[in-house]
Amino acid sequence: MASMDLKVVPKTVLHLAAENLRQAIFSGVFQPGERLVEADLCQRLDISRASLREALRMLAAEKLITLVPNRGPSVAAISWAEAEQIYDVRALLEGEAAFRAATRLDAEALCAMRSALAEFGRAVVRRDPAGRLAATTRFYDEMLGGCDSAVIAEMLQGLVARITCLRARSMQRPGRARESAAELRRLLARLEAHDAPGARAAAIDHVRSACAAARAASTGVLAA
Amino acid sequence: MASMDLKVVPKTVLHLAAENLRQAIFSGVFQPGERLVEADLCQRLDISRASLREALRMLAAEKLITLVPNRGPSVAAISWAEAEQIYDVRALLEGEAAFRAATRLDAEALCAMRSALAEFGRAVVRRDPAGRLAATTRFYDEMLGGCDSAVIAEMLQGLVARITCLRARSMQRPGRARESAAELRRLLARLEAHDAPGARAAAIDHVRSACAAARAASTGVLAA
DNA sequence: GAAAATAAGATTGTCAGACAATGCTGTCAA
DNA sequence: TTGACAGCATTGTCTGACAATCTTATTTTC
Repeated sequence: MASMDLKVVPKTVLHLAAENLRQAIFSGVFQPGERLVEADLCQRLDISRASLREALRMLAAEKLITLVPNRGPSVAAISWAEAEQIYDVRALLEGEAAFRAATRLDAEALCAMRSALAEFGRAVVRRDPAGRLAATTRFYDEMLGGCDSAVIAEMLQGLVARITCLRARSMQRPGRARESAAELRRLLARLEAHDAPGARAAAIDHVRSACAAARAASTGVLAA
Repeated sequence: MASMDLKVVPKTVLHLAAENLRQAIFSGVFQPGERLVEADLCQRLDISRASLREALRMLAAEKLITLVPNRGPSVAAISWAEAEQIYDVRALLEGEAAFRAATRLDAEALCAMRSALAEFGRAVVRRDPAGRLAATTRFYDEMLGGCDSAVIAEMLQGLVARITCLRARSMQRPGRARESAAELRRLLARLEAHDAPGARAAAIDHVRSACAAARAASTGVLAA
């Protein structure tokens, strides 16, 4: 493994709750824009209001929910304009990450990425969304680990989290998954060749393509 | 004014407290790495622990403090490696912001930036750190308003907040303030000429320069 | 009948106090 | 010196409460 992560943060009620809420939002249990009532969530999660509110602050910081004083929390509704801005910044950062990773990734990491990519391919054939997501995550974690910048990695994770729903929807478009796999293969090839500019271009291309797919998949489905 | 900001968020105790703590950290009341004790802060801020903890979650999200379960909060200590990563990403984003702003800023905004820059110059002569900061902020707010991407603006604000201490220290270096003013003048000139690539270059140059100054100003003063 | 005012109910902001779990510090023994 | 242990400090979490604010339904007014 490239980097063993030992910082297992103690499972405090708060973090557990935050994770649950996150999953609930990602998986569409709550609709974008839907208002969340503290008392409700407390019951469902079986935690106190104090803990819940702390968890909500975390999600608000991640922009997964909106927290307006005296009005309470609601699931963040993302506009297409905002989504596009996110894709733009993501292209910029992911391009940079690829550029840096191209000259830093070692054989072991590249191997792990190749295997993640293969896994992605299998998940596509299998029509297994969860598997696809897991594989992509492994692929990217490996690349970000090699780009030697925790700051870039953090920011990208934050951005990607905000468009999880869009990604899921766009991946369902016929052919998109396969296309995506091809793009990632090209990116990996550039990384293996230690071609930094090429890797940047490939990464940007992939994000642009994902953005286009997202736009196509969600026309008229987004918040205003 | 370019864009009047009317979203005056109700002043809840929480936000007040968060703002106070922020200022306290920026102004060095608490040293980097220093542990903060909840009970203490509650007394000083005269708020309940519940509210305090929510405020702390906010600051933790902004990376101004570190929040380790069962160990409590401590003022974030930034390593030089991390600071450098931040400057790198800042260069990337600020360059992009300048690029976009070059073709979007209207005469009014440019005028405001010019005036902010003049104010900066006066503050430099006056040796007024607070004035310098205010002027820079005005200058950047104007540019970010014109770059038409709330996402870029947010991210930059977050990054800049994390290196406030460094910026303050590096600005005290003899000649740095004047140099900085010159760089900003060059940037503004490119913006006024609607020269997008030039603006990007100028913005990146400014950040690089600021980074170098910060490194020089803080060698051996940072956390490991 | 539509708009404005009002009252009732729901929800959030904030506090106080409590207690168990965990972390830290210094003493004592091996 | 190291390790075990006791004792204190601090955090994690809960309960219950109440005022301030928002929402909704009802009533009043034009």
